[in-house]
Amino acid sequence: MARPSEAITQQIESLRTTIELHNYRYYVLNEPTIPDAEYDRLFRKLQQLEQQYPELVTLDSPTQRVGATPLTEFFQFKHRTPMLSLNNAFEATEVEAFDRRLCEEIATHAIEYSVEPKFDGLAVSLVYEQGLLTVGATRGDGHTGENITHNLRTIQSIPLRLPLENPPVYLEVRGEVMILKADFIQLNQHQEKKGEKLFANSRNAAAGSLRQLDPSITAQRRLTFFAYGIGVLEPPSGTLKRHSDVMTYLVSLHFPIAKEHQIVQGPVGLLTYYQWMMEQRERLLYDIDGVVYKVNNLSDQIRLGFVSRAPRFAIAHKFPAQEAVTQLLGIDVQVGRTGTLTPVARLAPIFVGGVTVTNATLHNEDEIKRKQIMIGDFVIVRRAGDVIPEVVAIVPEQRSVNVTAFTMPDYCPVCGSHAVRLTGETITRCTGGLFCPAQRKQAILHFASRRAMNIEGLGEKLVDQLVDHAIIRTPADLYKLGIAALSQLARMAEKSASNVLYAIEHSKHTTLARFIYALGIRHVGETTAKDLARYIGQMDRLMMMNVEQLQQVHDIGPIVAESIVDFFAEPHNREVIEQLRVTGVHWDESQEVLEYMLNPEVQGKAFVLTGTLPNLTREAAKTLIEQSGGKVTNSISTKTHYVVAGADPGSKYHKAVELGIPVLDETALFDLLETQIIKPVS
DNA sequence: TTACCTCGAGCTCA
DNA sequence: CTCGAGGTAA
Repeated sequence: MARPSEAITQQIESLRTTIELHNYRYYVLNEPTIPDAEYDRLFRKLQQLEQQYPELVTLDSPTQRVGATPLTEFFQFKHRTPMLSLNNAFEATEVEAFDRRLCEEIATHAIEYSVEPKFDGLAVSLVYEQGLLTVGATRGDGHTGENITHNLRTIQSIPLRLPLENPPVYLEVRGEVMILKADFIQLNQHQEKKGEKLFANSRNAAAGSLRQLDPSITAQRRLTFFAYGIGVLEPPSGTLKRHSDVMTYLVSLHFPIAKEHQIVQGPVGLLTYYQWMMEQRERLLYDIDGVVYKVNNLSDQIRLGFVSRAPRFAIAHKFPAQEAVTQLLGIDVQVGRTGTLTPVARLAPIFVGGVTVTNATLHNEDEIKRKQIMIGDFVIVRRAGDVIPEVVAIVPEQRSVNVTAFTMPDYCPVCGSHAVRLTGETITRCTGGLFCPAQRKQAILHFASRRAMNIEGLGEKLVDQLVDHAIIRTPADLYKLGIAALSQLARMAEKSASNVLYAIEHSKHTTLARFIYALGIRHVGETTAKDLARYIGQMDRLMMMNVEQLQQVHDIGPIVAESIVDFFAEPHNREVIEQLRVTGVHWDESQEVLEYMLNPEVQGKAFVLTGTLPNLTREAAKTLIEQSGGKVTNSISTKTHYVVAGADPGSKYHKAVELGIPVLDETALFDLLETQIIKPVS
């Protein structure tokens, strides 16, 4: 094979630059300057040269958007700056309150806002190192998302490299992936022709496309990207002073942004923009579910900081929830884990807010009475984005004579036990306890759940069958299951049965905290279970404690203590625990020893985490602190003993300084905990 | 709450 | 081919 000459290298480079430029003109500006045929010719020429000189192929070449090999799994990606969500406003009054609060905070009476549509797609983060796209990831929980670089690379409006001579060392661009309305219609037509399933709405189609393991499928979907912010920029820029400067900067980097982006003044500006966008909505090329307001001045943004998971300097003003009318076919009564009877509306399927709604909770008896709902009524159903569907009201004019009233049953619909509603409460409860199959099923499901005993493969359908066939009655019975009992069930042939048995066996070795949580004691969630395990250390001790003793434990008050005592007063519960231990469920009860060894500087102290630590994930830092006897809480107060701050800390950092609380970085934390990093925790 | 993807495995029919 | 479980997203 011929060695590439200098001329060839240059020709390839110039072809790439030209093609990227036309890509930009076509996909971002929507103003192609050359005919498609000419573009194709350039593209083929580049492909041909790259074929001839494979050693010159680079990842940022426009020919390399679709990587050859499908993945086998997704990998996690940790965001350097967390991807936060926004607080929502639905009413003009909320927007005004937002503005008032900010004015007070930054002591001014007129705030300049940068405003833009709120895209209805999927938030992603794009990482550019030395100007090259290296990683693209989903939002995930805000701190850690999924690495979907292979799929994001197929999106033509995302630059593979930045058009700069001297690109920043590190840049994280935040934006949204969507499918344009027209492309969505086309995609569904295409799906229909192929006899494949139709997508319910454009957001689900975009989400589905991004979750493909094989990027060649993603490449066939016309996905679009719009940028709306920057996560990290290194080195920092001195010229970016306002959010609108950031947007201009993004444009200069050839990122598409919403044309409808504007700068407005004060609350009147915000609401005028809202009205305007509402009028524009139909005409837009993409789906939106509201507008976003951000304080334009970046130093004001920093000053305002964050509240828990959302910035205080921005808010999403959502469009009114979509509503539709449908018939209430019936009201089922569901039994929850604690025996609560919840009325659930069974609705004639209705398409509203992008999905088909068939159920909606009616909360409780009073709610139904208040709204005067009768079975057979036509009702207004409302749904907004991620908000749970709701029956707003009935349509009285459409009421027929055949409607029937709903009454809360006096007996549990599942087990027939008495259902009682205590005076002053709105909730009706089944008194059957674990005699009630519905409660038993959910108790077992909870026991097996990931955060409790983590028995993989024991899902709802299997538990249904096991309880219905009276194969098991309590969680303890799980450990007495044999292959014979299992394999008589539907969808439980040899392989599945042995997998489940293996998972059950595997779960026998657990921790005290998990075990306590798994019992499903009322008011004892994961955190309380951990506290109990840490402070009490032994199951037997826990079972003997009275209300007063329990309240000595941090964060346990009279209600929780009472609930724990009640649980263990029940002979049945003691019996189940005994059986679980007999069948081999075990954990380390050496907590006392551990506690003795704990550093008193850490033992029982409250830690607050903020910012991103270099090596530890938030989860890992939390576990580490807890293992050393400390507690991790979310909000900072005078009771906080230490604040652990990483890169880009939020407002908690400033508060810590204000309150004079010691601030630790990761190294100082390790020193305090006297632990060594063995390897970065993934 | 609904919808989507993926995987393993069971079921069905030729 | 279909189902259930598990995970993700809004």
